[in-house]
Amino acid sequence: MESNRLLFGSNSNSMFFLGNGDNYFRGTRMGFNMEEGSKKRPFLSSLDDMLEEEYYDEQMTEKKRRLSPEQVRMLERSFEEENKLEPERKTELAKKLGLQPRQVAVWFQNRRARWKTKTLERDYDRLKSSFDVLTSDFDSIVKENEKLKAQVLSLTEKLQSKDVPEISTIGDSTVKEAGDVPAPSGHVKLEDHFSSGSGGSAVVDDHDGPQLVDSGDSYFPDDDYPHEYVAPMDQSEEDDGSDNGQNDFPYPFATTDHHHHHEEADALGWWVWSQP
DNA sequence: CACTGTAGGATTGTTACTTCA
DNA sequence: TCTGAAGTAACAATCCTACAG
Repeated sequence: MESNRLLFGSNSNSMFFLGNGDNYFRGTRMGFNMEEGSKKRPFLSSLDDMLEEEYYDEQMTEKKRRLSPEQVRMLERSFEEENKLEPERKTELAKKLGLQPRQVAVWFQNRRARWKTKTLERDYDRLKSSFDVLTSDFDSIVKENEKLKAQVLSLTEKLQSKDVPEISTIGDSTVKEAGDVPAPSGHVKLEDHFSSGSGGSAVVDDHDGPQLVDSGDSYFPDDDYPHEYVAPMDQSEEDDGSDNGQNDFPYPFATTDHHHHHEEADALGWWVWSQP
């Protein structure tokens, strides 16, 4: 145990510790010139120092610098309880372990620093894998979106090339929600299920790729309509009025982002969601 | 046996906070 | 009450050596 005290007070070249316990003053604070000492800090005390401190014996080797497993175990246990060290606890631990309070403080300091590093690494890994998942989700949804757009286009062309008698007129509200585009007269009109309540929305299954779950769902643009996919409003999504349902860029997370964000929150813990 | 990367104890400089004259 | 100096603790960065591979 005593061997752990090699550096403390034993090396006049290295550091000055005045006072007892952890109530020490570092040389710099006392106005001592530490330059010389810090340029070359001998890791171990000289033989003379060791003799002087009564630390030397036949078995004294440099190995003894490390804390013993038992000391580390107790320190770890203490750290688990509380990673900050109050003065009383420090003194008590030091006494129990046969260490200088300063050593205990340094140990806790290093332990905190290294714990923090580990935590940061873990957080990085988690964020990275979440990011990768989102990226791949995004890519597959974009692909599906392209596919669906092509499908819509070809179906529209088919419909327009046929001589289909006009069906019933869609309600105004439906048309508005689907993009606020009035159906020009003389064009084919189909019932729009997108925003007609419970049965309506096109559902994207983000596991097996987006699919139109309801076979009756369809969307078609007419000639006056920009040939961009307009994401239907999800039932659960509130329309704040800022978006008329038209997007220059089809946002592929329209029906899935809630789900993903919450998953992320679970995966990332409080950090993401506690951000203002 | 030399070399290299890593772990861990220790040091140094800085900052924030508290105390006291 | 305000203020500046000094004491103290925490932290980041770094040093330095032991040790394993």
